[in-house]
Amino acid sequence: MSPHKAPDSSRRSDRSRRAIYDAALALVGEAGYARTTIEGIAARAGVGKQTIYRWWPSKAAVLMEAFIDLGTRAAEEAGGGGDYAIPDTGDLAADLKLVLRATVDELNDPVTEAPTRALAAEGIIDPALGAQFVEKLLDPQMQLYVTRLRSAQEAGELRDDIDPRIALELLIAPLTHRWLLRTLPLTHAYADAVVDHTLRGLGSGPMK
Amino acid sequence: MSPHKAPDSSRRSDRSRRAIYDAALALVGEAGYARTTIEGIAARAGVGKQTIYRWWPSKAAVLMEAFIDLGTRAAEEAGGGGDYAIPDTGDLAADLKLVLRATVDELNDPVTEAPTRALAAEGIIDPALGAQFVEKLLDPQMQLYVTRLRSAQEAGELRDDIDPRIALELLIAPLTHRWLLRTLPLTHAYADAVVDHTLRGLGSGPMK
Amino acid sequence: MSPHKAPDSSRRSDRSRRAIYDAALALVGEAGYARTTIEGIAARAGVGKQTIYRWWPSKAAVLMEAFIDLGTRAAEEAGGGGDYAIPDTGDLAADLKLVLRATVDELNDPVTEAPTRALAAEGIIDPALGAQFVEKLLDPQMQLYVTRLRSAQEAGELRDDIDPRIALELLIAPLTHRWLLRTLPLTHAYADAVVDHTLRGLGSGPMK
Amino acid sequence: MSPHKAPDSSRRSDRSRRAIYDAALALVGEAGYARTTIEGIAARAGVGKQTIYRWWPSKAAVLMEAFIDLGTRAAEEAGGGGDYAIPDTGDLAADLKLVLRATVDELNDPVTEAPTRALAAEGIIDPALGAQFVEKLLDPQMQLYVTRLRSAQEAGELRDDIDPRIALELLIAPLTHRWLLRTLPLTHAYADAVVDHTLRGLGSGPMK
DNA sequence: ACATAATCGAGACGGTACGTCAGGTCTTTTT
DNA sequence: AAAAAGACCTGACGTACCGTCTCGATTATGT
Repeated sequence: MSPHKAPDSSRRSDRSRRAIYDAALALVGEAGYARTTIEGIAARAGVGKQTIYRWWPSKAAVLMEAFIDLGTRAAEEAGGGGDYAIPDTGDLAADLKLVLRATVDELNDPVTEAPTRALAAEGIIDPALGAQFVEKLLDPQMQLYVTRLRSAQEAGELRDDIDPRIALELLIAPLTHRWLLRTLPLTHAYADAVVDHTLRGLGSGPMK
Repeated sequence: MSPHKAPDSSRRSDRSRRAIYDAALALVGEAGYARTTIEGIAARAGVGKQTIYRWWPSKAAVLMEAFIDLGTRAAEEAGGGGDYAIPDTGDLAADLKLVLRATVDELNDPVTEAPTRALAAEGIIDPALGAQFVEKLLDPQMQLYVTRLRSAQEAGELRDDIDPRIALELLIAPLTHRWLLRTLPLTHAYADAVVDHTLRGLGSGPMK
Repeated sequence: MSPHKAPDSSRRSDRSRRAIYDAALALVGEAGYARTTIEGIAARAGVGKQTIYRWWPSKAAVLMEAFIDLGTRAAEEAGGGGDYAIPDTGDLAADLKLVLRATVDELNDPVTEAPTRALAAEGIIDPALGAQFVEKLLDPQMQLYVTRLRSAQEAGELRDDIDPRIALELLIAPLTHRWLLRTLPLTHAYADAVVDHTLRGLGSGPMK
Repeated sequence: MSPHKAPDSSRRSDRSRRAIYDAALALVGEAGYARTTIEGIAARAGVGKQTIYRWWPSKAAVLMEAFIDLGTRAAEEAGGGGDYAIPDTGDLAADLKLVLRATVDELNDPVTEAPTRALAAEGIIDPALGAQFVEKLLDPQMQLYVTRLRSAQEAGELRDDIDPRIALELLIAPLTHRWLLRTLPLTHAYADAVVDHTLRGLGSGPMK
């Protein structure tokens, strides 16, 4: 049925795959996503164009994989197989501030900024890519929050009548909002303010 | 200062400008931003390519202006000079729910979705364009919120120790977050939940 | 040495080359040289523009090659490997009239006129192209004359103290002069007159 | 009937006409004919494009007029209204050599070469322009030859049975041939050789 | 160990769009 | 009324990449 023979991935050249990842990330960092071309990646990686077209459907897909691979390798280097989790010291506000500050630092990291923005932008337009972006890069992080928030609910630190996934959005969304729209600088102070205000509530009067 | 001598805008053809706006919006709606080309816009508008290059620096800039113009014209038609403002019934929660629901509807409007996403995506990558996007399209809306929130502070509905601009972000960011990332459906119920949780606070215990 | 890396001519598509020749000659014949464009040739040949730019430096170069190829193919078809030569009947005047009349017919041929004029004109302005024009299209013909004239010198039909190349110019130049400048019609009678006058001399008295 | 209003030439600006001539000649000299544009001429002359389009049908026509004007002005400066004529010393060969050498020098003059070649080339392709070229620039010169040759016939220096116009072509064509085709250098020696050989004849035997 | 088949590097190919240049027409303002 | 200025539509320029395709020249098993 399919006109395309599926390539045999067991024969795939690892050298080429790696070289393509490196070239893609380097070019996006140097020239920006728009000025990065498949032809350029191939040339830089010392690879035939077809080798890229054989394994990826689009420039965005290449960059996505390269970026995920980057994260995976970084994780392997740092923690030798360790899991990440949000600390649970019993003080929810303090724990959240810690991770949100880390998120702020990550978003402000000039090295990862270009590819992250490129992928986010592409994902906004292309739903399939966006889903992949969320699934591969965002969800794992999100899950950590959900876990911590659920434990907070059990400890009575967090209202029972709230879906942890919504709570999580209320905390994270303001940060991504500032980062994406560049309305105001994204600082640790802002992260702290978000945690405080969100937990405490904006309303002044007593609300049940 | 500029290497290019600025064209004389007093001689500019209004017919062409309008036709370019229309063509740009139509094409983005029909084929998507990526498949919309300057050449295509020119052809559809019955205009020379140079007329586009003379007045705009990029495809995104054309679309941006077209979109702003669309909003302006729509506003002129609807309210004959009327100002928009968030209602102030004395019930802050209800008022906010009203406008956030309207925002939800606007974001879900299939007509404006394609160009809005395109501009947002482009703005994420290009800071200059992003600034324009924020300034021309977002800020006016934002200002309405700030006004209403400040009045709420005066009325004792809102804590005094909070910057209205931050409050505004806590309310709006979750909506744009869902819209951009398509994590979960963007509904009126969600808008209501955001208002309730944000005003009331996530924390269960008493906080100073 | 060259800033452009030379393409690999062993991978060159013969189908495209032929199609380009045909399209170029057809368009020059139909619309004239000035109205013939590279874009038009590519479209007519069903070929990408880049395929032309890859192998030729200019429109004139394309036409030149197409024209040379035309001659080559015509020659191959006609005489299956035969050499052309000016006949040597012993009567120099008669032999020259024969070939000059043939030249007249060739110049008057409406099929080849447009491209020939175009190439001549281009060669007048561009020395490199002119050299190619002379070398590829004129010199072979000229050489035939030189051979015949030298044999005439040996046979005592032609003065010894004259360079055959100059003699050749005296015979041919008047024809090309009329053809290029269109001063007066180019006829067999004129060819005959040129031969007679040139051989006999214009002077009436005896000259040393 | 005519859709174009004929412009009123009595109101024509002489300043502009002159400036256009100067600009055209300068640009052709500096950049070559192909790289000279109407827009460029207008800009250099400080003139609106329409002023050129109003009075000339083509770039070639502008250059032609400019060139003719150049010749006219040069002539007026040099000989204050004097006629040019080929000297008639009684020695036809010597007289012809004199003028042919002058022609050689003129053709070799680097200042006039670019425009002359440009006009010649254009005239080869465009019959109307070619006719003008011949009529305005060549014929006057030619007429001088015809006069001198006719006088030579009367003096018995030149055969009676030859049309002076043909004789003229036999003398001049070899020079233009070399100049146009750049086959061999165009020298005084060549001019002399042409005169000698043409008058004396190429044939070695006695011909009636 | 070797045949054999897929992958690889390279890059020519038919295309599309780019951003620029100039052509020739038209309109506005100045002289 | 002609001229300077220059915006406009048109169309070609030469370039950059697209995604497909064909080439040898390596691999990398599976007999």
